[in-house]
Amino acid sequence: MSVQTYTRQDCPVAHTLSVVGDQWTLLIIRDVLGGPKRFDELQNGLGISRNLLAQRLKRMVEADLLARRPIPDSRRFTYSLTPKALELRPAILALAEWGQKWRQPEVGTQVEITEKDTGEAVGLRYCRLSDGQEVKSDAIRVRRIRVDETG
Amino acid sequence: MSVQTYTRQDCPVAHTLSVVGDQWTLLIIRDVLGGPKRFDELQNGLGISRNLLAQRLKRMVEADLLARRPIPDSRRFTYSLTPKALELRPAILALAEWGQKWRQPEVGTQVEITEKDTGEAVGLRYCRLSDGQEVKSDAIRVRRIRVDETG
DNA sequence: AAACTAAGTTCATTTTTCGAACTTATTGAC
DNA sequence: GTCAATAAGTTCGAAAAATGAACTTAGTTT
Repeated sequence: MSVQTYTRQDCPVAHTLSVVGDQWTLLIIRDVLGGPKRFDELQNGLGISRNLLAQRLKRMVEADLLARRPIPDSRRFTYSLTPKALELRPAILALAEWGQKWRQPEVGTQVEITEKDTGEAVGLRYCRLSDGQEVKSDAIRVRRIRVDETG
Repeated sequence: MSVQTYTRQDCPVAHTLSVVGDQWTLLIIRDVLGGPKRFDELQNGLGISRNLLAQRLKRMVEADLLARRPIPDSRRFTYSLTPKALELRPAILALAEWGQKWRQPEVGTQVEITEKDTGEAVGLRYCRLSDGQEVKSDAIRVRRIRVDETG
C-alpha cells in the first residue's frame, strides 16, 4: 500500500494524515497561523526548497487549506488559512505541547496559551462537552516565548 | 535544509514532527494504542512494506516510543507504547476529530470519546487549567464506530 | 518429512526530496 | 533612464526514501 492510497484505511486519523501528514504541510500551517505570508517569507522561515514549497502551496490551495490572494498593485501574493486549516490549530498545539515536554533539555522556544480576556493559563484537555467550561478557539492567545538557560 | 535537520528550527511543533512526522509513525502509534501488537499484525493492519516497518519499529524503540518485548517461550515479540508515546494520544485524537469533520461524506469509521464512569461525551477542548474540570486521560474511553449510509 | 508461520532482511525499481541555477516581471537606487 | 535587487516561481540533475516482491532462519504444526 502506498502512502497516497492509505485514505482507504477508513480511519479519521489516516484520512487527516493523507491530507496534512507529509513533512512540511503542518509546518506551513503553523507559520501561516501567525498571519498571512508570502512565498519568500515561508521559504526563508522554513528552509524548504523552493520547488517543493511551490508544489505544497499549490496542493494546499487545491485542498482548501490555503487561500492565495494577490496583493493589490503588485505581482505578489499572500497565503492565508481557510477555516478548514484553522481548525487544525488544536492538533498543532497538541503536537507542540508534546514537543515541549519531551524535548530535552526544556529550553528553547516554548508555546504558552492563555485566555485573551483574563490572561489565565489555558490548555488542551479532555473535558465533558456538557460542562460549558470550554474556552472558544478565538478567545485564546498563543504566544511563543524564548527560554534561555542562564548560569 | 533537510527534513532531518529541521529540529534546529527551535519550535516544539517542528521538534515533534522530527520525531513522529513521517508518514507512518503516528499510524503505528494509533494501532498500538489499541493494545500491544506483533510485527505481522502491524504489517497487515497498515499495509506498510515489511522493510519500512522494520526500520520504523527500530527507530521508534530507539526514540523510546515503543517497547519491544519477547513473548515467553517463543521467538515472537510484542510492541507496546511507552509513556512518552502514550502522551501523543491527545494529538492523535485531535487529528481524528479533524479528519472526521472534514472527510466527505461523513460516513465510515468514527471515533467517539466518552468518560468511562458516566458514559458522558468528552472532547479535547481548550479549558482553563485552574478549572479542575479536566477528565484524566485514563478515565476516558475511545471507541471506533462504523457508520453506514442506509437508504 | 513437508508445509506453515513469524519476524525480519535483501534488493531492484519507482517516487520524493534536495539544492542550485535559471526565468520573468516589477520595483528601487542612482 | 539604466542597473541592480526582489518576488514568485520553474527547471534540472543528484541523492535519499518508499515500494513490492522474494528470500532467510528458526521453530511449529500436520
